[in-house]
Amino acid sequence: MFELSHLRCFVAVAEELHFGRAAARLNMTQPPLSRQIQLLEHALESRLLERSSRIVSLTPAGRAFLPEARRIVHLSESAASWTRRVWRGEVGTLRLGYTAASGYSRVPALLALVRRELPGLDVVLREMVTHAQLEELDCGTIDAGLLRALPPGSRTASLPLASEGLAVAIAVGDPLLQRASLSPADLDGRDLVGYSPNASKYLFELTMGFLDQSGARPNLTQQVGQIHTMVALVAAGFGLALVPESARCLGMPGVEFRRFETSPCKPVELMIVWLRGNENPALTTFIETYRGDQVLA
Amino acid sequence: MFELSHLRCFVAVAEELHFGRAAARLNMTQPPLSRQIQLLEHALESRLLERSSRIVSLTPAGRAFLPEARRIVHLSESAASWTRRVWRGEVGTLRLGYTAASGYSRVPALLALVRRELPGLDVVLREMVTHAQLEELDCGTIDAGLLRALPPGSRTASLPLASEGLAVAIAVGDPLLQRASLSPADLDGRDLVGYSPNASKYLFELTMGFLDQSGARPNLTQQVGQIHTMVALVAAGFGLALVPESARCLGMPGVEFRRFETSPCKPVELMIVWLRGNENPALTTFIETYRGDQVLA
DNA sequence: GGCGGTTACGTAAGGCGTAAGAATT
DNA sequence: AATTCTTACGCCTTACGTAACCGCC
Repeated sequence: MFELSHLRCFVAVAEELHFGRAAARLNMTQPPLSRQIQLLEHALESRLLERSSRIVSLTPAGRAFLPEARRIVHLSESAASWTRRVWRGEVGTLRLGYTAASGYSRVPALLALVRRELPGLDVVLREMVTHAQLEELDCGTIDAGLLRALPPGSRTASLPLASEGLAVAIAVGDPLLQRASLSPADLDGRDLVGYSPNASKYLFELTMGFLDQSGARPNLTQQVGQIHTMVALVAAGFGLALVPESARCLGMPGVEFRRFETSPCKPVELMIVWLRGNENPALTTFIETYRGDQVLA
Repeated sequence: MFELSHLRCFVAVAEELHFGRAAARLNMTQPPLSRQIQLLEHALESRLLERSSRIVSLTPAGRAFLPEARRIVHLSESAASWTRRVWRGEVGTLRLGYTAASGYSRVPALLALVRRELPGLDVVLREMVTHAQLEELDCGTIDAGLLRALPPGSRTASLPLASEGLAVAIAVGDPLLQRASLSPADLDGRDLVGYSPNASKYLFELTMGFLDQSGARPNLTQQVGQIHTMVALVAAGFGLALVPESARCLGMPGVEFRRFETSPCKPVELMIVWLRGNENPALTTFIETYRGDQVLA
């Protein structure tokens, strides 16, 4: 069977209609070029070129084969360059898991970054709770997750995505909103919507730690897993809530947010997490681009 | 740069996901297959396969390259078989010149033959007068012509296409049509539409020869170049005409045809003519198919 | 006689197969 | 220990370049 090099030889001769010039274009001498054409003709059981001593012309079979040969050569070159770009991570697919909370805070900025710096990347977004993201990271269904709790073990790597303070979500009309400044003690005796220790382990532990440390004594009521649910409960009059500041972005009517004047609380972290073993080049370029952008910002 | 053999190796390994089985499929041993894949990866500056000692899997770059590799291999195979068929003359283009006269007598049968026996052949038909056909044969613009006069010289070859007698075209109402049998002497003194010695040299000479030989003495009037013009003139009352029998096929109203009872006239020949040097395989298969069909008929 | 394609031949590169190696289960 | 991919090495095919050849303007 013939090879791509034969096709390149044939295309050159067919275009030049002159073995000498074609050979020069191919950076070789005429004799081996003649031989390559003969081998190609033998492989195709067809005469492609008519050589009448002074003039070279295409036979009907050669005319039929030429556009095919061109297409094959061109296709192989474009396939090669495309594959190189996939390997370098310039084009490809990045499957990203994200929590509902990150959806309204950081995801839009990340997508904008990808669109600006890595326009060849397709980002497939899937909203998932943290533990689902960890599972899918593990089995390779997503390339990276946006989550709060860094899982144990060294199989994962991570990069900080956001760090924010805790705010108090307060229903409009609540006299607390009239206060000039807020302190943890202001929560004493008030209803406080709490986090589920299962579905929202990170925020559960962080808020509980904050309450312990600050000595506030609110009256814990519901246990919910997602921040937008929590803010909705505040709007519905179920009490106050401790939420990351970015909850403002939800724009929930009937709820306002206040920070503590002197806040000893740990910041709420959000990070990009991925498996170290993940060989998707799109992930690597994404991470590097994000890291580079962070340095600049 | 990589070659088609590398692509075949890669496709086999990517489909089997096992070097040993892929090598067996390719009728080779594993080690050179490994090496070919490495060379391909080197040429593409990309890792296409992940070999984790017990399991072989595609990288994103490999997944991107696989369909391209398949396409290229498939294209090269189909291009090869297509070219072989063009070379054998099973597919291709046959440019055929024909005279108006052959258009209503033999061309339909020829086209039917091609459609039946050589369905891959495109026949490009062009109606042309004889001398134009000879010119275009010479410069290669048509592959074969259907004409009456065999040109001199050995650069052409030919095959008989039709051989028919002369008939007399007679306008309806002419008392000649009442006669039981017709002899050349019946033309004596009658108007006869004649052929142009330039535009229709062959029929001019043939009919003149016939008149000389038979001793008929008609009154020659017009000189026309084409048979349908001639028959139209007969219908319009310009006299009688000597035409090939196939002129009946014209179905011109107001004209009927009669043969001579005892006709010493030479048959009117129609032949397929082509240049011996013509290398269009479509012409060769066409001629051979026609010749074979003639033997059968 | 010169231009242009082909054939002949020596050298070098590359592919294949066998054998040995390395890594994982 | 067995399976599977990789490396090492010898052999052979094949491509290249130089030189000689043939055919035609």
